Amino acid sequence: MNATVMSALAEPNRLQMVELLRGHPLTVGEIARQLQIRQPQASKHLRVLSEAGIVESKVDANRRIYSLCPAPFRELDDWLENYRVLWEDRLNRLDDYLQTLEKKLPAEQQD
Amino acid sequence: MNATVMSALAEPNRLQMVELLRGHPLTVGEIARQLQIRQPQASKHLRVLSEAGIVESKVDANRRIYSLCPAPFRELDDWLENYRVLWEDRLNRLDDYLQTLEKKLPAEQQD
DNA sequence: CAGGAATATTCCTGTAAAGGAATATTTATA
DNA sequence: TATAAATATTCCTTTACAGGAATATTCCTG
Repeated sequence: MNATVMSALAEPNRLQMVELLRGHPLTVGEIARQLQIRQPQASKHLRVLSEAGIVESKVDANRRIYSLCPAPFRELDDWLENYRVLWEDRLNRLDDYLQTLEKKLPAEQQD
Repeated sequence: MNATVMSALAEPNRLQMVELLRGHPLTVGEIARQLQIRQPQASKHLRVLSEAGIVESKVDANRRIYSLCPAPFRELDDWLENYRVLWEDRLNRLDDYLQTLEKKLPAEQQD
């Protein structure tokens, strides 16, 4: 997994931007307005998102329309695949059981 | 989605720790050794992971055994659910198609 | 073509966080 | 009980980054 993507999403405003763009592409000004931040900050955050490959922009005359790129989300999903075993798999419970057992044994098995 | 989790995973060493712990629980010393970092730094990073709820520790006498907590990964997975449409769904192509159409129309539909 | 709108960029400042070194704390062990 | 091992914590320094303000740039419109 790419730490850059995580880093880009670690900033609350940027995370909000992503959630905002989930609906549909948006203009810088519109993003700034909805997030209640100033335009320069919005541009800067969008730059970070863009450099992380999370977002791309399309020029529309005066405006830039930003939209989400699928790739990093797919990668995140692929990465998470390796961790699904943590909550989906039954082996967890077995593991927990064995560890609990280990804790108990020394006291019960005092021969 | 929680920016704190993202923030915790944004640091390369911590991301590596998580990937390391995916295999099985580990000791602080063992983690430090495998990541080739000093013990105090390992402890500090584990603290951050712990406070983000990504990791938990079990006391074993002299040692602390760290293991992954399922919750944040599940939450991440749930969050991603909303974005799967970005690459899985056919609506994307429809959306692209409509936008392409919009671009073309002004020229073709000159009535 | 002048003015204004939309956006990006630069400079400055404050703050958070990472790493290093030293040390405190707990526990096993000789 | 003194010592060593494993870990956490503290203090210090450096660096990265976020926000503010100002400004440059591009493009539309009257």
